[in-house]
Amino acid sequence: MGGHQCCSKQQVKRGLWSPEEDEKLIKQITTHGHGSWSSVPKLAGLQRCGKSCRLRWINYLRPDLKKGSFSAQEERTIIDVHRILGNRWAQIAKHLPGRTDNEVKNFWNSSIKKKFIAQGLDPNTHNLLPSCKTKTKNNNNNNNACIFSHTHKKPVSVNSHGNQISINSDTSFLTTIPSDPFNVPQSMQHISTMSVCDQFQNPNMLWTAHQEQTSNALQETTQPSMSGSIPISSSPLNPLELVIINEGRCIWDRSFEPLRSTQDEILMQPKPEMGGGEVEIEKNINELCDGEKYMDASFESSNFDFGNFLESALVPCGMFYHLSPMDHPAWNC
DNA sequence: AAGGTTCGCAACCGCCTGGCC
DNA sequence: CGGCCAGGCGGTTGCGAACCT
Repeated sequence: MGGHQCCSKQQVKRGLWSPEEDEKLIKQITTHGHGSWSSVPKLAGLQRCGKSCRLRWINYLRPDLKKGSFSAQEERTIIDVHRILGNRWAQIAKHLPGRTDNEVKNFWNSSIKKKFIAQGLDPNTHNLLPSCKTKTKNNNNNNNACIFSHTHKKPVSVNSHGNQISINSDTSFLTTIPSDPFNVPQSMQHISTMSVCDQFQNPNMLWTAHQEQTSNALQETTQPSMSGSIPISSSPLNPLELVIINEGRCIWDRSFEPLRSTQDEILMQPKPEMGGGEVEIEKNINELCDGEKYMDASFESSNFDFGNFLESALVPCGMFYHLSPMDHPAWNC
């Protein structure tokens, strides 16, 4: 084993930390700070390597850590952000105050991942597993899935060729929408009391566009509020992979790349493999941002650093997004 | 009750990156 | 510019607890 420099120089203890060791480490860091981690063990009187001390402090002893199991909202946030960023646990953990990357990773591997698989979803891509796709292939060719998963209380408006849909919910949800959301599938038209807009407003509705679907079948797809199931799915065909996540942050996934950003809008372009076209994202800051300023994005269309963009540009409050998908065959309204 | 299995989580390992000399 | 080093990160392991037979 190669071993870290600070660990190879001396005989170090490994394995679980004793309460006495914890106490020494806490005392050292709370009184003197950690400074150089490699010097911490010596100063604290510990037979540990600096790296081990750092890990113990960050993952377990830090006073600002949140103890206890993950809440449903935290779980949703993890799923949302993971879908965008993949296994970048440290980045994901930044969206969960008091949680560590290790904790998020363990939770993902021990809990969420299994739920994905149980629901026939690939935990890496969040798409249906191939075996499940073939099941629905024959009865659903309008599988333009779109997740609007948001937990903040701000309204979101999706404008599609002049038709505006308001979405306002406080739970994350999965929506599998037909390619034309204003041309409701025949199987759904019996819901006379529910307008298209209402259906979009229902955060717990799982939309599917199976032509043969009966009323009862549709009912069954409606997720009970705050249920334990994971409301997730995705489709690479979706032209509007917009995800609103916790704390009013808004991110979109790697199926897009930015073209330009102005004071009032960000022009996003689905990548060629997504079918191209343009999606205009207009920002209306004054109306719904509670006075918070939007940190404008600064990027170039080439060599785009998505992670950096997330950190630098998408920190604002709950924003009002106005999406105008243009010339995209999958959103042909 | 005992042995085997599974599960969850703390900790380790190894690689990468960036700063410094 | 290259080597050294520390910090950071994601993948993996190992162990104790919980569960099952």
